[in-house]
Amino acid sequence: MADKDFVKEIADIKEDFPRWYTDVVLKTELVDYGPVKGTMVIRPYGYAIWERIQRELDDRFKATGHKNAYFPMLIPYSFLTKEAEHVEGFAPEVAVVTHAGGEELAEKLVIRPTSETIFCEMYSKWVNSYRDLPMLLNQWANVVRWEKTTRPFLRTSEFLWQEGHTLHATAQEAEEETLKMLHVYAEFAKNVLAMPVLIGKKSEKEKFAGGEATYSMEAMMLDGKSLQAGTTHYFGQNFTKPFNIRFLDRDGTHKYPYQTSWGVSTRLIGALIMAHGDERGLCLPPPVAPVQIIIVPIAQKKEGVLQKCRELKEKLTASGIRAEVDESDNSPGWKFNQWEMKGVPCRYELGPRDIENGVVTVSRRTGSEKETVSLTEAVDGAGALLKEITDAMYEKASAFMQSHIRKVKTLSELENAVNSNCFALAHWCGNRECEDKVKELYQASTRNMPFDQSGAEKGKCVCCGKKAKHIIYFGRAY
RNA sequence: CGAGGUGUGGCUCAGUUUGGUAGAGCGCUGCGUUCGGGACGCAGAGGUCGCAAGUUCAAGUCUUGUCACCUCGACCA
Repeated sequence: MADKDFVKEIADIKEDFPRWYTDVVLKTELVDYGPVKGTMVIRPYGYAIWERIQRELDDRFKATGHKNAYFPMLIPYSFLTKEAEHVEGFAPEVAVVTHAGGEELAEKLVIRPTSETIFCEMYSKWVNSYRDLPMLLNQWANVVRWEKTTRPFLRTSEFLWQEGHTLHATAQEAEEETLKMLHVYAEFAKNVLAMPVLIGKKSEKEKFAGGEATYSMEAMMLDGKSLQAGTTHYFGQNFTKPFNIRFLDRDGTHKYPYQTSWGVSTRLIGALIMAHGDERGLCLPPPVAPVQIIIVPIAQKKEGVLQKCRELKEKLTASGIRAEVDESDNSPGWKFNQWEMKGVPCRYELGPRDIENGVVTVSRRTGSEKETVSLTEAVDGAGALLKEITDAMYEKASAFMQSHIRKVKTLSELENAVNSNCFALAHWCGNRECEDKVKELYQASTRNMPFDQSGAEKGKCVCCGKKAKHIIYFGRAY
């Protein structure tokens, strides 16, 4: 009954979307709450999604010339203070280690909230010549940020992520890297997560503490709020100078390299849930689904049914599909609902009737109708079917986002847009005052500035009415 | 940190107004019948009612204190 109630409860998505989200996360056994406030225990089903994300991203990083490394979790406090804005930005949310080995430490250590400083410390020893550049490293790690309010995956005290840290001989090359990795993220979001994103540059207010420029991909959740799903940063020489990272260039002079960093986190899983979920629960895009096809036996105690199911699973597995047979004692109807709730993109039903006719009954998570296909087609066509589902999910999410973006010219139009669960695309003068005012009045922050800024200077600021400098998205955000 | 709310078997909660044997549904265990959209019968296990002090013959219920969690704000991937 708990599960039936749950289905009813999640049926009305707009009623209480944050609650829906949290319930789906817990009920589908992605995570459990950890014993320390704001932490989460990622359960196997949730972690399997992360592993898929990791593999897909890692392939892309390798393909763009990056290598993985690992740096320590503990960072001397003094490292953090070398860049003024950086320490100011992160000090409030770092966890500090003051005691170890039964004694008070002479120098406090912080648990990394991000690793720019410790990368820089090592880079200063590793980089001597232009031949050492570019330095293209990435690490998969956990970080800790002591946030005031938390929500599983979207904002937790500890989270898993990937952080790329690169050094380049020239500003131009570093800026290119920053944009290149942003586009890697966006392509990944589209093809792996089936999630459309808006890419662009962050405002001064929203950029990374200590950076020169921050770019982001923003995804639209089903309640019209924005989720910053990934960021890339250009640092210029802001860190390389205080950390004294220098290289001897071709012309025989010492120079400070230019730096970037970029990261995405387990938040992406939250993004998936909020971008694709529906009244039945999770809906996972096939590329990241831990189980892509669930085989549900009907009348499984009848002779030969389970055996046929297992054979089908073996054939699917052999062709690279992640398939499972649900051999549990539950009734078929229960299994249908359970696996739908867990977001499995495709279900094969196999019972005595199917076996007699040499067919499989196929049901997609994205639709409600069933179709019957031959056994051979069920195996040979599985890859294409999953691709179709991925594409359909992207198209649906994309149509949703496009229909929830409004061009606005006035504050009341902007208010109207965000109250209608839309992003507002507006002209903006570039002043912090206007940004703050919109935030205060409508709880909508600037998301990012799209790369196509044509006509930006022809408009007037949505807030103050003065000549505009930028076109920018406003929206409520997680 | 500001404003609200909640703590009772694994889960969701009732019981608190008016103190008097610790409850329900789901889940769990065993046996049997079922199985094409959340099946059913019988039997069973499981709770010092968040914690502490107090009032009382008697406290889940009243008083005081305390802790934890949730939602909404401010801060953030």
